[in-house]
Amino acid sequence: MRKTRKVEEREPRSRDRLATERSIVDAAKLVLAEDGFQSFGVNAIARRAACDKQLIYRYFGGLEGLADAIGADLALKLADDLTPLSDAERPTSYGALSKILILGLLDLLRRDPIMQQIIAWELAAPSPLVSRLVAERGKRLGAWMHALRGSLTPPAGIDAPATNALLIASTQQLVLSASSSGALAGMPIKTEADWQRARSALIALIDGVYGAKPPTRKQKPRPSSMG
Amino acid sequence: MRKTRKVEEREPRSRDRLATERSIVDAAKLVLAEDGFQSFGVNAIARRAACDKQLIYRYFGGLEGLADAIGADLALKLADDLTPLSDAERPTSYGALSKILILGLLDLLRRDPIMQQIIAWELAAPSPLVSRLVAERGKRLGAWMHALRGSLTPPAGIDAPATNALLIASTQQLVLSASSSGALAGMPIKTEADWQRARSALIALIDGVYGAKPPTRKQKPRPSSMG
DNA sequence: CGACAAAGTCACCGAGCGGTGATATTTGTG
DNA sequence: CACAAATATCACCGCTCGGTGACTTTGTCG
Repeated sequence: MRKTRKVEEREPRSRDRLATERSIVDAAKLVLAEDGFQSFGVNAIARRAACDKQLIYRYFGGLEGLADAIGADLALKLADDLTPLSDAERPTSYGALSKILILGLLDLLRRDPIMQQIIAWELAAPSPLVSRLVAERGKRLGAWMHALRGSLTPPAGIDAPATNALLIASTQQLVLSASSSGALAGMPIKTEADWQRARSALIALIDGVYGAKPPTRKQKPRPSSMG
Repeated sequence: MRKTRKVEEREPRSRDRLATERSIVDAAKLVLAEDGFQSFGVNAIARRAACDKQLIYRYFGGLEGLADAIGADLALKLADDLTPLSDAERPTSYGALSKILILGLLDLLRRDPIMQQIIAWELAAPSPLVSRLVAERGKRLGAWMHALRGSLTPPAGIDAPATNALLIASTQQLVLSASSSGALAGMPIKTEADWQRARSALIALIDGVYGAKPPTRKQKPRPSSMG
């Protein structure tokens, strides 16, 4: 006496392994982006992919393998986003280079909830699982930066790697804080105006440390407004 | 017939409510500092406090109430750490002030794994629970900064709140990255030398944006090509 | 057709979680 | 002493989690 199991005419999975694998990877990315790394587990992912969790084990060997697949997937997408600059927009000073790097990273990160989650994950709960996700990214970003740099050298007496690391740090924290609480150390980061303000401050930081470019007095920075 | 339950002569709790409450709060802080916010739950805390989780509900009304108690506890400790400066060490320029603030925050945060966890928690999983922990801290820090500032004003044309927010951001990310992975954007942060390096870069950032103070010469700060 | 493998599904396990009602034990007070 | 209040512990519930073995369905090939 077995159950008929046909009371509901659920659309069956297409019995196409590649398609199923892709849907699992997509579901995993969705879970990560929308529910956070705390929900990143076989149950939640299988639920989102509308398939049995057993398939995750069968096709990817578990969460670790799935993380590898996602990592590869993300690396592909990153390679697209990191288009090299045309010769016309090539920076002519180290400060300008740093500005392009940092602001580019800021925009990239703002648009990428998955990366935000991965960074938060790494900060909050370092684990072999998240390391698998990070591995490729570092190489890609490093190569991109290196290619952009060309033969530009930082001003003498400046520890460029450390300085850039700090600039990247503030950028990351800025984006993460904006996503999580919409504010950073009392400064609201919600509207586009807020972002412009943060951006200006970031530029001032870079200019200050790498040597300012006189901006020809276009407009005065307005420090006031909300707060 | 009741169970004897005396096979093991476990030291009974002292039946001193205040002492028990304190031990629970201490256990909770320990869990947070050592196991991270992911483990911050009634079971783990009760286990660490060697008491029944029921007491957490009875004495604090659940995790929320316990979080409030911890928040108050942390605020007390913070008040101790944030001693006002003597007149001799009062900064005479806004840049010097910012330096004291940021570097002070850096040292404070480095020594405080609980604060690190709370910040990471807020970034990774904003929840009413963690907000309770953060509430007091902001007020205390803000008051301290305000008191330090006195009548100093930032250089014209600089959005000081935004700039300070970015500096705080890089500081936080620096400490969190060091704790979690021991590196930040390729720069290792493990040895004391690593920290000194990061510190110097941070100082250069501050000097750059607020106008460097030449150590010997007395000269109007010029934000241009300062190395 | 029948055999077989691949694809997908189901049912279950042990563990840990947050939460609660009932019970046991000590302590202070008359 | 008796007794009630305070203190602490136990036993259990429902749930979700990661993980696994056994099953059914489907397509392919001889």
